[in-house]
Amino acid sequence: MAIKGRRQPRLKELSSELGLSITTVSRALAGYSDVSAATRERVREMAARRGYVPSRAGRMLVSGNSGFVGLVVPLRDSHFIDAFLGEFIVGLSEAFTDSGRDLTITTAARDRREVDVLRHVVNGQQADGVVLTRALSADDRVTYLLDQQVPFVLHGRVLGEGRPYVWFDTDGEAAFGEAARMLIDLGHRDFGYLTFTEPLTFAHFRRIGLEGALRDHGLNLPDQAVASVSRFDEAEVERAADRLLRLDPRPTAILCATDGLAIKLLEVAAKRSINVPADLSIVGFDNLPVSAYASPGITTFDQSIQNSAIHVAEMLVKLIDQGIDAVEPRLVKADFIARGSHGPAPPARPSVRAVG
Amino acid sequence: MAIKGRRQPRLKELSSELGLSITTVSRALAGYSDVSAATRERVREMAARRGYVPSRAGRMLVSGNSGFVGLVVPLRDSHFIDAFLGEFIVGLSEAFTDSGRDLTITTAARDRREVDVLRHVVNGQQADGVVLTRALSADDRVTYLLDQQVPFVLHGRVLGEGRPYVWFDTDGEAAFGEAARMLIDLGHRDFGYLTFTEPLTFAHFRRIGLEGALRDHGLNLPDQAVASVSRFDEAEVERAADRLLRLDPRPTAILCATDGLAIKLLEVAAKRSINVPADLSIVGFDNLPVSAYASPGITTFDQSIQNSAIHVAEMLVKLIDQGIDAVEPRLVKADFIARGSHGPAPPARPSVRAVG
DNA sequence: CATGCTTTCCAAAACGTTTTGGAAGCGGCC
DNA sequence: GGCCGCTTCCAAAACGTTTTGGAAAGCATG
Repeated sequence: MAIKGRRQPRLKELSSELGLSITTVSRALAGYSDVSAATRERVREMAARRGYVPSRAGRMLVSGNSGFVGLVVPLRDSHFIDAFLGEFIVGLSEAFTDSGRDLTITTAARDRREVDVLRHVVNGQQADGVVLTRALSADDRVTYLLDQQVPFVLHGRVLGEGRPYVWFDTDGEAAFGEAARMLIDLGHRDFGYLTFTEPLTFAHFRRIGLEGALRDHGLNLPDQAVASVSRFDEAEVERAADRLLRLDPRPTAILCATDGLAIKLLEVAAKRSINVPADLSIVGFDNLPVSAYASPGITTFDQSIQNSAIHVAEMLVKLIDQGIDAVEPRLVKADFIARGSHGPAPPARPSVRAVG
Repeated sequence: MAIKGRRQPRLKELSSELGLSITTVSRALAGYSDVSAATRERVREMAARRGYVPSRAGRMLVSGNSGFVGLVVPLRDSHFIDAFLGEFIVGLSEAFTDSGRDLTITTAARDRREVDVLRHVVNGQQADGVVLTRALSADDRVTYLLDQQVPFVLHGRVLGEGRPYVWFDTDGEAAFGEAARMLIDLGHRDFGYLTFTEPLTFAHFRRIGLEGALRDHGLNLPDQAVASVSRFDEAEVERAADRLLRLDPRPTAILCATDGLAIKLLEVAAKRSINVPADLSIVGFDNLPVSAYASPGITTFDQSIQNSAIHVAEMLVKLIDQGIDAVEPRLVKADFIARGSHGPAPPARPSVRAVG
């Protein structure tokens, strides 16, 4: 059953009431010069009075584009990723609405992989372009959309795709490089990294940044000092955090790929009576609202989800309207937010092994 | 410029490649019995191989419904309301996708009031029904949609609308009644209420609940013990919170219409060296993630935004498919979440005025 | 008066789908 | 042979819009 209220006026009704042809009414509303000013006014007045809005379906059919922009939401699996997604969606929608487009949201599900959903959206011509989030290092969505020549903007980057594509990313590499240098200046020498498994490329770039800065100072990040989880599962994260805190020597500074991980690490440290920041410095990424309220507050980087969304939307609109040559990928800086979870390295203490 | 990739196959192409008419292909895919099993198989196989997905536009045109469900997002004005909206949107989208519909999101803006955006969506026949959030006591969106006979589900309730409409709401009245009774049992006698101005109906119902419980125990909520803000503006909220804390006698328990307000109140109390919960009990509503991390954790009510979204989506689908008689409004209970921000009333102390 | 130019309008086609109202072929029945 | 009913298919119409390719009328020019 459709919307069944008082039927909306269509061009045909307007034209018969005005004693004009459909063509003329259409062209009057579009502002073409081949309809006289007087007629144009008469048509516009009538259209406004009747609350005429062109049927999306009719337009889609003839123009070939839908006026919609699609976002395929990955299957929810964590509260924290959702926090990102929500703000991102609202930002996108705001920016797209400004450009006269609307955002449609489809979700992947247990039995529908993201790329299949995407295929459906594309083949059904439901969207003029799509936004992708959560870039994976080898991302079949990117491959598919490039093959199909569908305009898209990726939030994040993939690795090893030869063809040019449009992406927007926050420079996690620079950020974690900056964080590492700061911590080194504060006397830290033993680092740890708590992260997601690397199909998620942001985890990759943040690690690269950390490792690069360490190498520049003659330090390194041993394999066992990297703990990764495949998804935000409370128990799994706790195990990973716990493993880092049992290392010998125990890292005096642990960088976390996201604030969600940082908060969990903070909790685990508290359980083991490890004082933050006296015994352990923690740095996160994302600047979630909760990070300000944890105690101590999490030192982190802010990537302004708002801004990201607005930029991604603008880039996609430009891409759709003007083609790929008109738009450059963008890498933006994350702002360092100093809070209480980091500080000078604790005075050197002998490692258990050295003593034994 | 539309999606310009390899053109998607349409019915016409399939039919000519198969040597069948468009009608037959269409009916084969739809599973009608007037096409032979052999032909049906042949058609389906070909459609699958070519990745055929029916054009949304074509379908919309003939069927009159779009397969889309609309959500008009109010102009953002606060971080905390957004936290709600994000989770709500993701939940909605998930539930709608399950029913084969997609969610389209349009935002109101400075120059486009919500009801105007709604009018646009409805007149352009872009959606078969809409979801409304943030109910106002006299809500022109509800009036408009009822007038137009457009299916909609309201998250929240309005006051004084005579015609039946479909809503879904959390029982804030019962919740704050429960909270008040608990606090009275803990010895509290002086209550305060920090809230939003009452065009927002949830603020109304929560106050009613509080006042009702107080009245039952021979207490009341004096006018000056109610502080309200029109929107979530940091400075405005702080002023309102501060005013409550300056009252004489100072309330020993303050209920806050939302967790966002509760957290601000907690901060203001800390600044004035008022100990929570020893000197002041605070109860919020929403169970935001931050509420667990504030110290002390905010005692609050959980309304499972997830579940709300799923229910709202299901109700709307039913409303669209089966009409208004098939679906009942729903009021669900909020779960009490006890944390550290409430406790026994402090021992009675003489009021300043009584002393002076 | 014929011609050309401008202004103002419009009929028809096209987009992709579903549905309506048959039509053709075939076998069985009287 | 004529009729009926069943199975299997299809042409045409309809939905609402934009665009194409004129057409009619008015006016000035030769």
